[in-house]
Amino acid sequence: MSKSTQREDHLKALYALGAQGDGSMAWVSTNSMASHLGVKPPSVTAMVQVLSELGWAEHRPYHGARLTPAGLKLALSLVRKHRLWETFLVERLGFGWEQVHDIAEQLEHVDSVELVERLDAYLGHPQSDPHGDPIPKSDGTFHPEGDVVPLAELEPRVTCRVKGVRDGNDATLAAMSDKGISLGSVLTPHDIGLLPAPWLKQLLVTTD
Amino acid sequence: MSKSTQREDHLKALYALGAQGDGSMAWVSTNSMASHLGVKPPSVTAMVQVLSELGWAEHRPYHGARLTPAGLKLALSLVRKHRLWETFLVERLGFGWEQVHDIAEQLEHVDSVELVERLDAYLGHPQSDPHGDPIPKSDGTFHPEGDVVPLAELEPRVTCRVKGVRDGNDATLAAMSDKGISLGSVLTPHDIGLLPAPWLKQLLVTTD
DNA sequence: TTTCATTTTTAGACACGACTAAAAATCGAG
DNA sequence: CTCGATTTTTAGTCGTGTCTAAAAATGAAA
Repeated sequence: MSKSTQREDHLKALYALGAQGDGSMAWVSTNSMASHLGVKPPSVTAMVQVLSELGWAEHRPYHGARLTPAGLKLALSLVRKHRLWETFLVERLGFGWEQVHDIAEQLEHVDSVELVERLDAYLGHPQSDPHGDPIPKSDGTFHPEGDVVPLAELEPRVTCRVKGVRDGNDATLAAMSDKGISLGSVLTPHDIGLLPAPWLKQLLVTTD
Repeated sequence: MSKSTQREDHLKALYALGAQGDGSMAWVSTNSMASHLGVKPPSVTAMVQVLSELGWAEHRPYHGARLTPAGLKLALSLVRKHRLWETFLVERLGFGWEQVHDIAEQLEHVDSVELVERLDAYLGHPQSDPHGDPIPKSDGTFHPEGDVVPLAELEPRVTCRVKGVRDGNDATLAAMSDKGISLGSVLTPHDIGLLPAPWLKQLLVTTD
């Protein structure tokens, strides 16, 4: 059960690249994991074999790797920690959305169940992080989906509130921040008319 | 300038075992470092040689090791991070002061100058941690020796240490003692909030 | 001053996780 | 179906940091 940052990073990559909408896991090529993690393919093969021995992934040589249920559970706890820390950094320490990923990447490897649970309570059991991504609960399930939708799918002339951003790179997030758009911002139809078109698909909003 | 948890741990040991009251560093035996860190002496020798090459410590074979000014600065920034995180864990997340050491030990290795400065501000620039130990400032110096002042005159959200009681009759002193307050007691903001109002003017405290 | 117990360093090995180069498997085009 | 390009794994090496065992230095007692 020893964790090691590297093993955890590979678990997370396996989740990030293989998660299906329905909660099942797809096969992931070692090559795509390598480019995702910034290491060379042979390193991934070696690590996947370790994860396989630990019962956290299965490996079909020349085909790919896939999380086991046990590995999925671990990966979800890492995602949970990552997103809770991001929420803390933005909501409590005042960081910008675009600044927090790398720091959360380090914080998520801190090993203390009680820390995570206290942090979750301190933040008021948030359901999504500052990017709008859902935060898994401690049992590995997600909160039931709210009515958060891309702005583009909204009826015209409706005022809404920003709940998150999808697929936002640093430049985009910074540009949004520059225009005064942040988590919780209220967008009027007038505001919406002024937004760059690509943002309509990225901004996740709710109308209640 | 690469950090690595282990190098940082050895720097901290060198500080913990060698710090003198006047801010200078004493020589530390590799054996005492080994037992402090829970490793064997040859491992310490090897690491001390690395720190020496990095300019963070000097090593006199068969005599001991000592932090250089550059190493002292790094060690103090680690102590700062450790104590700020301990303060956060106790004052914000509600941990007991005896629970936080191991978690802070992990958090202190997170590498982000901005994170530390924002955390410091978020906590109200505390001058000491929940154990009453002083928190170095970001420049590596300590807050000046605190005057002894009535608790009522203190900034809110500051941890302090009881130095005396003014105008206390026997009943008051007994009541304080009953609540676990005595000379040298450490009071957290949480504790302070629970005190009877009149005591705030009577308790003389210091923040260093 | 010599000797011997203690401390510390050196020597050599091992685990982990990365890399490069080479071999093996897969897959698509003809 | 075969062949060549691509992907993936294996083989072997390296750096970091640990260990044990053995050698070297220290220092205190006789």
